[in-house]
Amino acid sequence: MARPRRRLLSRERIVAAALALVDAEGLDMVSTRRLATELGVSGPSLYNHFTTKDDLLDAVVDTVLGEVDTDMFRALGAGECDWRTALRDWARSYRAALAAHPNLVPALAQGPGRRPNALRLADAVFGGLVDAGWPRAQATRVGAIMRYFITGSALGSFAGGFPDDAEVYAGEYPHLDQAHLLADRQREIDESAFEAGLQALLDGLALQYRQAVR
Amino acid sequence: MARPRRRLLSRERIVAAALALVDAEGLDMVSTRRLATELGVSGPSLYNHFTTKDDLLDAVVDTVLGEVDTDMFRALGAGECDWRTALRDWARSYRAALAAHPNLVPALAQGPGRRPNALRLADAVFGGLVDAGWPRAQATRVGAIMRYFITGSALGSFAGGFPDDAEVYAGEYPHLDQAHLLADRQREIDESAFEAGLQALLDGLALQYRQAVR
DNA sequence: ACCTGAACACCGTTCAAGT
DNA sequence: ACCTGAACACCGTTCAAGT
Repeated sequence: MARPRRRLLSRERIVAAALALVDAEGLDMVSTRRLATELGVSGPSLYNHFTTKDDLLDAVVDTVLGEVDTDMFRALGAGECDWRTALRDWARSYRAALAAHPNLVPALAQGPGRRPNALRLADAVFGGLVDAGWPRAQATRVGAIMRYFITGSALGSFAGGFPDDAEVYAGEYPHLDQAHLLADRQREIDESAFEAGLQALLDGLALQYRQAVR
Repeated sequence: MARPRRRLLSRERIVAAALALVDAEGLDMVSTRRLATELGVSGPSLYNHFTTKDDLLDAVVDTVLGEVDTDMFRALGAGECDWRTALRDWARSYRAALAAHPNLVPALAQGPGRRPNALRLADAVFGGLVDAGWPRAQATRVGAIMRYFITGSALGSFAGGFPDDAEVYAGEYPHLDQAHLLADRQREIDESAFEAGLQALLDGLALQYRQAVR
């Protein structure tokens, strides 16, 4: 027993298995012991690669953030597109990355910390906005605003949160008499709300931009 | 032993103790056993009042949502204010309620479920917007958009998420050379980002409203 | 009806022991 | 260096037993 001749684990392999487990069974089902079993290894082995379970989940989150595209901010810096377009495309890419792993989102809501990809996103957005003429203080706010909206939209479906049982609303909540139908159209409603909200946000920010640079 | 002559617990007392514990030590520190100890009672006693720990946390969340003011939508229905004002005041009240219990926010992100106060909020907002002339489908979206933004802004500070150690950014993230200063001004930055985002959102939604009702 | 202690099947993490 | 089993101090929840 003890140690085999070939390395059994790596950070990458552990992260991939953890993400698969989160997606398949939810964040609650990720225990170090369960994950180790999934990897064909004993529980404490993971501690050779991560100092704590939180450290491991941090790495999982950063892997997902790695899927977010930030190239549009390079194009923005090169004057090949405007800040609205860049921000819109980035927001969609960000949301798509989070929406691909809905069970992970609660673990995602803690600021960038020291996660490389989280910092990469913040750096790209802030740099892009400043390049486009936003004053630094406002660029910081715009970055925050976008993160609020995007993580909020990923974190828990709006439509899916309503019970599909009409009894729940009867009498008590007069305006919600159609709410039990929301669950069935969840994806469509969340998607269109995200797009409408993104549009509204960019329109509103454009007004603030005109104030700022005039 | 066994049972004392007078009732030791009630749902209200348990919820209050749980919320105090969340605020004081974080969501992770709320275990049924720890909470029971805090209440001077043995662990399993809680199960006479809540079916599961999740059920208990649901009640805690609903209590916090109970602090959110929705009276502005009555004023809106009575024609005493416009939808922008109502939505703005409601958003501030909502955020204030969440910001008062930052440690709880991760537990908050699951849609209304069957929580009475969550449904009360959804009902008031949707009803108010429809009264103000928003088409039903769009009113649903506006409700979702506001929830995205507000929960996103409560959920994890933006500014506070950046390490205050300048070393983290040096070289790697050129645009973040001032980011280590964010943590100190966390409250101010999050607050002003919320206000700027709310303003942008309402400005953008006003454009959509004019499209919808013209 | 409401509280208790004992019990079951789990956790995250540490650590000495193995190769 | 990297994996193991044993161990520690916890969990959430069930249940028979008490009043």
